[in-house]
Amino acid sequence: MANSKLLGLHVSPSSGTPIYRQIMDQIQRLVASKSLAIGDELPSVRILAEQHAINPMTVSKAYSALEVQGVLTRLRGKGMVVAKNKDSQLDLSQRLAQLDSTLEMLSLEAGQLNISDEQMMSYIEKFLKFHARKN
Amino acid sequence: MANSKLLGLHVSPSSGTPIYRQIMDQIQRLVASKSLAIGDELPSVRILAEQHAINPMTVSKAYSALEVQGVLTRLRGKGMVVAKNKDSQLDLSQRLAQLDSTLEMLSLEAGQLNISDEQMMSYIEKFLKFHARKN
DNA sequence: ATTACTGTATTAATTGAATAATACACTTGA
DNA sequence: TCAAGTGTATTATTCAATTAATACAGTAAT
Repeated sequence: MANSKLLGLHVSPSSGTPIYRQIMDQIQRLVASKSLAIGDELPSVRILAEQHAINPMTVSKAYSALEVQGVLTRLRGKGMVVAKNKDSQLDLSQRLAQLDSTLEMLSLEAGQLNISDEQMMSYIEKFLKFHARKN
Repeated sequence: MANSKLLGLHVSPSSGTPIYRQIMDQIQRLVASKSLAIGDELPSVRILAEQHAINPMTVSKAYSALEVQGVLTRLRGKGMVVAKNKDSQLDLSQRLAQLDSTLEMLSLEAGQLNISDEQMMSYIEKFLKFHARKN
């Protein structure tokens, strides 16, 4: 379609987590934060596949699963749009909770590396300052 | 063997990352932080496999790879011990750097969830306070 | 010597994920 | 009407990871 936002997805085939899951998770987050609003069109499976050098069917698998979850709606012959479903839009506390699994991982790693919470906090601060994004 | 520390490894078959890699990564961290000292014995492949309901060959694959990397040494007929190799022992700044890939992931997720650095920092603080470990 | 441990080599089978190449039904603008 | 665009079903193939069931050579204590 003509109008579809640049999603800026990060897809890494060697990352361990399946590609279709990476796509699902990231689109879900963009919808949760309303970076993708209800009705917004998504890039076609072929476009997205070419952008990330992956197979269109892999993108389709992600889109289909998101449709089952009620996050996307399929418009036959047109494409996928963000579903009219406010359950997919999360408030701040719900979105923060989505960081938990990664924080569990971070905490496990730090523990095994014998890094204290204080040392970790100050390092994260430095890290974020260096990898600054625009808020 | 009789003497082998409880490693407290966290193995999740459904985690996406291969089981043998999960084991490798965690043992490498324990050695880096000297939680496992040079000469320390590791649990036998059969014991570790039973503890986590996985296959002994999967553990063996992790051990072999760590031997190739110089982290472990195989004592034939006895078992695996931490190799006499100070390169595996990392100072604090090197250990902190090992958190980078998980921090990249955290930062990506937060960005897509439209969570600011400040909001994330204060949430992490709460999270760590709640999931307190002993430092 | 026997027993009970080590790690590992081997072979076979299974599973999940991804790719590739078509094909089809649908929509829409020219 | 036609051409170009949607997502998807289908079939076959490839690949990595894991499991399973043995088997073997080495060590060490009884």
